[in-house]
Amino acid sequence: MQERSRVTFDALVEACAGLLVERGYARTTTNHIAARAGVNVASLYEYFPGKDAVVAEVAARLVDRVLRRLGRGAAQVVEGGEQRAVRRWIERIHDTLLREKKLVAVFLYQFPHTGQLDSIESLGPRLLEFSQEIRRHAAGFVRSDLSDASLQLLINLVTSTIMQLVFDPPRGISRRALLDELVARTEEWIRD
Amino acid sequence: MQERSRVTFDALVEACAGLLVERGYARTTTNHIAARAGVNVASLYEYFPGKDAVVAEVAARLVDRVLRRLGRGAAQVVEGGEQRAVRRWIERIHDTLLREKKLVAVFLYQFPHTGQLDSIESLGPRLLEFSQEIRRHAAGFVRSDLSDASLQLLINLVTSTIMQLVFDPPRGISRRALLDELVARTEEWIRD
Amino acid sequence: MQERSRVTFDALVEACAGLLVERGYARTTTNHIAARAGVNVASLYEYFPGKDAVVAEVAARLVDRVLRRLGRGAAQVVEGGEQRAVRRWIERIHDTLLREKKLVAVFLYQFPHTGQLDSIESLGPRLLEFSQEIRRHAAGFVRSDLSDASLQLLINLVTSTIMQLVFDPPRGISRRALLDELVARTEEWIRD
Amino acid sequence: MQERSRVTFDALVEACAGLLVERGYARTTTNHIAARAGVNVASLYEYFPGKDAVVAEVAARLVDRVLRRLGRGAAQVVEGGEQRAVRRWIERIHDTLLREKKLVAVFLYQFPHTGQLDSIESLGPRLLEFSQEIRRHAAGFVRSDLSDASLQLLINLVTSTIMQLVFDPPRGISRRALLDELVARTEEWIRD
DNA sequence: CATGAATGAGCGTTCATTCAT
DNA sequence: TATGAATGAACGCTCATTCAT
Repeated sequence: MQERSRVTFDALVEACAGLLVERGYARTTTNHIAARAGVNVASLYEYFPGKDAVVAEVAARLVDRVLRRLGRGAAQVVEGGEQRAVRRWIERIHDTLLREKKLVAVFLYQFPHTGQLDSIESLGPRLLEFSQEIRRHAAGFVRSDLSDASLQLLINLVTSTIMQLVFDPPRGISRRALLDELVARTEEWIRD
Repeated sequence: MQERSRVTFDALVEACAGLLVERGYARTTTNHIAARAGVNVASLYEYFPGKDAVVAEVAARLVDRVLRRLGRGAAQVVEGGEQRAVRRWIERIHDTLLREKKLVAVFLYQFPHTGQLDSIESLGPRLLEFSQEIRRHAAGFVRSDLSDASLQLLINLVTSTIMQLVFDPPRGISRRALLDELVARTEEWIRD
Repeated sequence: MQERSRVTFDALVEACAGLLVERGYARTTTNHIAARAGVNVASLYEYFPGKDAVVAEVAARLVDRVLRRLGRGAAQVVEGGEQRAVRRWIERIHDTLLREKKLVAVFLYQFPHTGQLDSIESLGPRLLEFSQEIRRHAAGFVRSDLSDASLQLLINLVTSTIMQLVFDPPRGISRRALLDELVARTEEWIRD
Repeated sequence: MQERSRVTFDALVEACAGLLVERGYARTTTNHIAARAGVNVASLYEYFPGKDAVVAEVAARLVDRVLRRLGRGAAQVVEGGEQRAVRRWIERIHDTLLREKKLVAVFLYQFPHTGQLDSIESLGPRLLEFSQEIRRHAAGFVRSDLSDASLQLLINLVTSTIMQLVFDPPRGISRRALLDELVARTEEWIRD
């Protein structure tokens, strides 16, 4: 039954996601995953070639979720008019990340094989493409001579600051101040 | 003998550092470390409570080295006058990171326990303090109203872009262009 | 349908034979066999009590083939007259084995349960019976007082030497020399 | 302590030999071996790179024992004079093999990797060298023109018949008759 | 202090076999 | 009769850690 398969497959992926969050990558084992999914280890190997394949599926779904949520946000940002668009956009990214904080941290800081998780790897480039698209559609309030390099830099500024706010909020400076400053800087950056 | 202790201790830390670079965190075992240090595993446990303590010491020394090197650079930047100071400073950070690329990558991408390495954690705050100090000593060519939040943002921009250049150079944009843009942005940022 | 049954049964046996040759006994799994036969694993268990039963059927067919081929050869040897009969006979055995070399090797060197494959076990006795029959029909050029023990010894000599030539040709001595010597010895042995 | 090592090492090898005899190669596991040796599995891996290395050591010791026993026998055969020398020699081989019957069978019929057990592989060639040496030292009662090929054939006859007697005694013919015939044939073969 | 030796606990993976449908 | 899905029971192996000396 295809139904039964789907259920088992999903159970495995979700069990894995949960364990990654609770125990971290290194201490998440195939036996744990299968046990929490309520199936035998061997079933895991029916659906995945090995442990990292399950983890990869978790990553793929995570990336999907994040991009989809950001996609919806982008539409609203552009449609919603210039007014506070940047602020809305940045806060949308911030909230999206905050929601998946623990899981994102696993792939950012724990998954040991650099260059082996296509979906995660693709996030950076996708973000750039994304921004380029926004730039094109937002000709009204974005300066026309914004180069790719400059855009990439801006993305770095935004993402790294959001990451800092999400994963390691600085002690000496208030969240609010940092976010406000980030918004201000970004508006200045993109505006003519 | 305190002397012999010191020697053994150092040998262990250096063996560990070498193995982390060569084999990665997961494949570096206590037996490897001890063997390369020329002592017995049990001796490792005389000096350290466990594997991760050795790794933590490696991390601490790495952070020390990086900060020391940046400290020396900062002095030169300030003393050397305004001329191209920002460029020199940014390239110094870039080169420092590049030199330790492999080891930094271990702590960035392989060490499995987020939030358990004090020295690594302290890098962010230390970098901010550092920059605040520079700001004070460089009153001449740094705008006087540069807030802490703004400074933190600038650090984020600089470090995240350098990290990208070192660990994951973007395909669509040239290194040069990105560095040039970074320098230009930073000068604009700090200048009145 | 008996017809469909037969087809499936044969497909399983042939798939198994192929896999044994290609992957060896240990790496041939029931799932492989079923997959290559184009049926489900569970079907395999409809026709056979377990993995080794399939293997046993492969063995039985192999023995059958070998004996049938030798039978045809024996007739020709006897009918063809004395001239070089021994040489023709020995080379027929040699070629028959060579043709099935890989599969024979599986049962000789890989099948793990000694004394559990009736068909293979029966080969020895069958060979003796065979030779006794030849002896009866070849009264003309075989000495009349050739005892069973002597015949068994001769079979041992011939088969072990052929096995050596097929599976483990000696390095110091040429194939030709060994075969020639074997033929000469055999002729001397059976002739008055 | 080197003493402790030796003891553990030997215990492992002996445990392995016992299990091979009792359970066969495939069902002898590293955990079994270690358990019977009274040590932890991990200790097995201190002394051997893996399961097959233990098995290889068992094989090496077996071959050693067999060759040593045959060596002692050869001396007696040659020194003891021509009288019944062949019979003594053949019975010596027969008895030696009989003593290790089960273990020999494991390596002959169960060990799955052809061409991976140097010691076992060397047995054939060693036997030929052995016989060549005997031929040289026994000029008195061995025909001078016995070629290497002929000698190899004789070895095949003797070993295969002894193997048959040890592992698969034929039903229609008495042991005695077969042995007598073998001795007679061999004497005829080597004598002028 | 130092070491050779040992080990507990677990890991990822495999496969012959059996259900539920 | 046939199958998709599931599983029990192991297996070979690793490694951080600890004794006994």
